[in-house]
Amino acid sequence: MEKLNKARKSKHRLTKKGEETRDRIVSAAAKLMFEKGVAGTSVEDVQKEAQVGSSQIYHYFKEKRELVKAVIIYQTEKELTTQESLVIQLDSMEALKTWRDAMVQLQIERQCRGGCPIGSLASELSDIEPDARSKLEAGFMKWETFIRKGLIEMQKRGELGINANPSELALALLTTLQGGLLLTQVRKETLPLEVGLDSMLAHISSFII
Amino acid sequence: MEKLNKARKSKHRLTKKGEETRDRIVSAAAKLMFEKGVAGTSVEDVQKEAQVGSSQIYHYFKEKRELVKAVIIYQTEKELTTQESLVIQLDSMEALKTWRDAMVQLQIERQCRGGCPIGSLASELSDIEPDARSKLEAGFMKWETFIRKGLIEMQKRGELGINANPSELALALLTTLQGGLLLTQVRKETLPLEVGLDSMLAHISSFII
DNA sequence: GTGATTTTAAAATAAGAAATCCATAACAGG
DNA sequence: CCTGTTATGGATTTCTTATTTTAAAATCAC
Repeated sequence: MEKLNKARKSKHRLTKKGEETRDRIVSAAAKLMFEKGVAGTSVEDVQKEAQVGSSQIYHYFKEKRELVKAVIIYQTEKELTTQESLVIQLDSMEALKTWRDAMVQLQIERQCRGGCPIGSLASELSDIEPDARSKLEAGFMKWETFIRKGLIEMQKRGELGINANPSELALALLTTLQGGLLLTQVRKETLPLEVGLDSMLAHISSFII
Repeated sequence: MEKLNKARKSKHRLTKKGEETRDRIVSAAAKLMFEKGVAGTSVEDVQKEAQVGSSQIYHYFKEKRELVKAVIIYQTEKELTTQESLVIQLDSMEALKTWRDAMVQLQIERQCRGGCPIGSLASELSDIEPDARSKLEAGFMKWETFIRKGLIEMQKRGELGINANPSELALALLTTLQGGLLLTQVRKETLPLEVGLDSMLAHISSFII
């Protein structure tokens, strides 16, 4: 969530205060779009939440679409941070179980609202905003890599059989997580997430030596 | 997709032609909302697609929200029909594999556009339209039941171990399917769906006797 | 056939949201 | 300080979209 000022798009470098305001807008937008969806969040809603005027929003973002792109980047980074804060590495069955519990707990705290911060953006935007789609794809890729690294580590250590395919298992786990978050959001209970992850973890543990 | 006229909401019974028009509106709306999302589909878009005027839409539906509800019911019924046309029952590993292949094939034909017809509605509406949410929940329930029935059948026949829990496996499979459809939509390739379903089928087959 | 009801057409209204403007204030670098 | 750039306030315009209205045409039940 930091930011290296590597020469902002040529024009318009931001001052300290400007950066703060911009961040405030993005996180306000992220919050609202997570709760109400992108289309369900008007620029005016963002203004109120971030305590800014419309001129400010359009000063920092050419159009709403640009703001949405910033939100995607913000959410992607934030999710990765969250993941890493839950478990340093997913490199043991124990770590995987801890992570599973933490994900379930998170949904409980959220009262099953909002599904996945990235997934819901993906569902809404993938087919209508190519630009957004590729950013979301990249976000998922990073997430997948985080999971895969842990599994590869397990395999290196000899915990996971050589016949296991960490790349596939990581993708499958992420896939089930996404489905679980979606169904949890619809049903307003964590059962689908629990059952989905448990099944996938059982599958992974079938490769444990 | 048929309709028994069990005394339409007291007032306003529909004539044959009226029913046709109504159906045309719903299926046009369903198509567009699948492609562009609910918020991304204006009533005017629906008018053009269905070749009707706005007065017709508002004659059959009190407001857009009502139309959306009709779309949910339509898509739920349609999806169930599709599922049953792919495989009569999911009551053997072979049937499960056939089904898996068919789902992947379907996404290829759709060029990975649109994700799941029910899932994408769910993602967009669950948290903002309680009424829609419960209808979507019911839709998923039916789907889950369809899967569960097959697994129970397998267990009855002694193919599936007594230690397997058909309810959980069915829910887990549906969960992974949803995640797979979502990630497939984002990545524009069927790999997540394939890997997810394969892993879950492997897990199920671990209970095979 | 006829009178009531349902269906359709076209235009008008209303509401909401995106984007623009213009004036003013704050700031950074020389 | 002084000056050009960046930041802000908030009214205004421009668009898009939902919804209503009015009235004519088609259809149905008797």
